[in-house]
Amino acid sequence: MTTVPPRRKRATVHDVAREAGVSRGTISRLMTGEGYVSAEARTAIEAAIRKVGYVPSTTARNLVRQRTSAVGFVVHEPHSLLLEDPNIGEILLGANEALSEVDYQMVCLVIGSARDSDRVARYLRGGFVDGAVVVSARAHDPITAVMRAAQIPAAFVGHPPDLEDQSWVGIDNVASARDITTRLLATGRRRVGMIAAALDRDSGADRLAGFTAALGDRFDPDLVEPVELYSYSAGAAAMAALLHRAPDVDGVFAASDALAAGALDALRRAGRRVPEDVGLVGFDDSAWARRCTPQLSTVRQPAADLGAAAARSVLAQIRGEQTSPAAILLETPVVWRDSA
Amino acid sequence: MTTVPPRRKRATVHDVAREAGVSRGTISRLMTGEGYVSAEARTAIEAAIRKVGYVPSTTARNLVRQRTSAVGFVVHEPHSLLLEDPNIGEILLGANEALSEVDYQMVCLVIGSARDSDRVARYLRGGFVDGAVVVSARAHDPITAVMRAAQIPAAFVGHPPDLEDQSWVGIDNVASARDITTRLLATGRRRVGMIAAALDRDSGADRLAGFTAALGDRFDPDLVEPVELYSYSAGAAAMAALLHRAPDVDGVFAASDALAAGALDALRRAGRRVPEDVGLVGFDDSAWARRCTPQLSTVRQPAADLGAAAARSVLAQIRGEQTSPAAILLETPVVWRDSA
DNA sequence: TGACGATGTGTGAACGTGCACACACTAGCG
DNA sequence: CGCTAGTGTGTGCACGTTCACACATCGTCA
Repeated sequence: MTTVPPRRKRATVHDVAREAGVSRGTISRLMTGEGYVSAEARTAIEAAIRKVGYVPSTTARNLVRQRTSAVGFVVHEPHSLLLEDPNIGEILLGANEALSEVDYQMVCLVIGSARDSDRVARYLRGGFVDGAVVVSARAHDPITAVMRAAQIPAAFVGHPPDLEDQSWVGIDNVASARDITTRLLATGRRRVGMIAAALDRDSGADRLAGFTAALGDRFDPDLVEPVELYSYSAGAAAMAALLHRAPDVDGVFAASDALAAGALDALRRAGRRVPEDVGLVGFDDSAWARRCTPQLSTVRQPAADLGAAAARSVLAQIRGEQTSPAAILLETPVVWRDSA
Repeated sequence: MTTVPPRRKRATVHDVAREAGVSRGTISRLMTGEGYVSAEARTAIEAAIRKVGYVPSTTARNLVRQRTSAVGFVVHEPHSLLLEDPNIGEILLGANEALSEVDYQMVCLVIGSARDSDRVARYLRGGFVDGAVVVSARAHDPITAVMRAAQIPAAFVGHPPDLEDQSWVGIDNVASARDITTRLLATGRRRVGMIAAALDRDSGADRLAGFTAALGDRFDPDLVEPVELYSYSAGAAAMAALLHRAPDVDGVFAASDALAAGALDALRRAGRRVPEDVGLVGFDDSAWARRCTPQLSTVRQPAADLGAAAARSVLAQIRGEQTSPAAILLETPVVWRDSA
């Protein structure tokens, strides 16, 4: 570590007190809005604040108050996914909105590597934030252990299997996947496959389970193509592989819109018409869905609402209103468009 | 404001001192790694830390050290753009990487509304961060004034015209736009138009200037279609408008890949082949460029490097190594693919 | 022997707030 | 006049660190 010079001297409450001819306490009462302050004192202090350019030190305030009015937003994703997954952006904005309403600051923490993980863990336990919203944690994630050990109020978006004692918000992936698959089958498809992804996460595994349930005894494991990431390129590759293995496939459920967009491209290259030859449905109702030609039939995932709900859960825990872990499931309507 | 109960009592350095039978000072020396600590003291303290579960209070440390080892990452974008623009994600990751290297924490601040703007300004001046990277600030942005007034070390990615006294990193938009337009003209196009965007920002205005310069006296203002945002849908709409006004257009420079992707879609709907009937080039070399069919010829914008360079500039200012504002321009090679 | 550097440790004073408490003044009321 | 409630203000302490300084011990060398 190189040495770092201290910052320029800031005006403190003492400077304001001297300037305005009052005591620190009166200024504190004015700033917090609690207690009595006379009109003269108020105007004198306000003038003094402007004159010396006083800004309260959040650090000092946090130290004495033992809280920060800040909530962490922890994104745990391989880099490529953060960029490809439109949900995270919306979840972030939804959480930010909910926190702003009660004047909390959202602090976004990105974990890309193991070193990032340590640093973020230190940050979370260092008292920098009062709580945290965690998105896309994986099973046995070290961050999860940190949150638990430090007893930091937290809400997860989606829940890995080892998270029974933490609050989380999510959608019913099994039911959603079952519903849209059923709807796809209703268009008369006979050989329906799936591009499954991220099977080490609840979202991935549950969507596959829902798909399997909808098909019943028509389920054929050969028609399931698993991939690692919810990405466009993975979708294209998977669709090509699926076509190669089962040329007679006439319906596909892709576990995300990005996957579906990639699959659509692969189908077009292979000369298949959508929806005439192959019916294709996605998941998320992200910008991808409307951007494709034809537009994708998909499941609407209320990403912004998920972020907001998680944030509100964290706030409730901070206030001590919510003591035991809660699970919140949001609605996921099917959006039927032109791709099936 | 509702009242908030204080957090669970944390172990302090005093608890460790009592447990290990040493003084606060020795512990401080061990934690900071400066000064002499005997082997016995070290092991005793380490055992005590584990026993009482001690985590240093970042808040207290920040208060006494007068700095936070955190740098803000300010994103000032309408919501839709944050989601559509792939550059911001890469800039963010690049900055995060550079900061992690020297153990700084990046704090991501999203400004969506005027209220957000106030809150973020309070946050920045509250001593929560030692400096800030600001992306996509607009001209006369209130945040700019705040940074200047509070003398917060800052680096901007791209520079609005009213930013002479601040450091920034960017690319030479004029030269880049000129280069790719020249390259497009070299394919023999005679009626070349442009989809211009965000003309209130330097990036937008400069790309138009470069385009104009490349065309010289062949420039026809009728072939320029200005739009508000760098978005897919804006690109599609603009291309449709351009085709309507000038059906003989045979070359188009779109000011971003997202715009180009939208334009490609509009061209396809209009029955134009790319690149046979119309040559199309974009800007950014983002994921869009490779995702399109045909893949886009474009200008490679080193987004991650921009973020890293901005972060390093902020760090240099914090350390006092860089006292006067600096402008850094990064290279932007033309990437030639199939769309022209 | 005494001075001195190297090694190791303890202590008090900040850092800039918020909060509890003590205190001062006024008006109203019996 | 004494008591109380309402209004307004000042002061000391706490929050949990880091840092400068004082001090202690030991070995070495003039």
